[in-house]
Amino acid sequence: MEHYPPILFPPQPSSSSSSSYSSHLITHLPSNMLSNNQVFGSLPRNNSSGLLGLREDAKVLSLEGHGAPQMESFGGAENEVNAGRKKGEKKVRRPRFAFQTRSQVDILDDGYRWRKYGQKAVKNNKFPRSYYRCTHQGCNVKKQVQRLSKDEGIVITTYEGMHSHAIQKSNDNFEHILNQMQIYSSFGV
DNA sequence: CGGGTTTGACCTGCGC
DNA sequence: GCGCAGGTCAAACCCG
Repeated sequence: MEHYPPILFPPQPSSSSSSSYSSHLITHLPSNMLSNNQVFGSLPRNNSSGLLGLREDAKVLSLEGHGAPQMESFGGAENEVNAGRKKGEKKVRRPRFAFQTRSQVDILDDGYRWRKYGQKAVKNNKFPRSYYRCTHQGCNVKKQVQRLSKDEGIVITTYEGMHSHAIQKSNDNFEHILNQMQIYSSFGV
């Protein structure tokens, strides 16, 4: 892996995501992401634009090699969370983060335990998107996993929310991933 | 038997 | 208002 040319997420021809791409790169990945994961709450907020038709800011960095993720920051990506929503209650929005990985497997072993709660076909993509929730009690972190139809080797993993607990199993793999991201992030800024 | 997955139905937001 | 697409629910199912 000599260099990792940053690439933009390919704009989808879908009509719903024709907005401009304004985005931020994460300039550093706190190592405490492995332990207390406060990083998910510390992103800058910005306007949002489309990523694969989602309401998210996205700039994608590309890393070659299996398991090597691209960090993708959703600058102000605030998605809607309607947990226990009541009529008239304000929607809570939380930042989302996506990793683009070139991998044969969809699921990155990030050390947390996830339970799949849904799968949906996505427009303009022949691969379905899978929805996962952290199984830890009281932790409602979610993630979405989707493979690019344009490049079957690329998997987008979108994290949503902050883990409120420690990692539940060995995170060697994810630590490796994070290390790569830290290296890589120095390119972005 | 407990925990995770599958999958169709349902809900909601958004664009036309 | 309607239809579409994304997101979630939950019952049935599967597996260790």
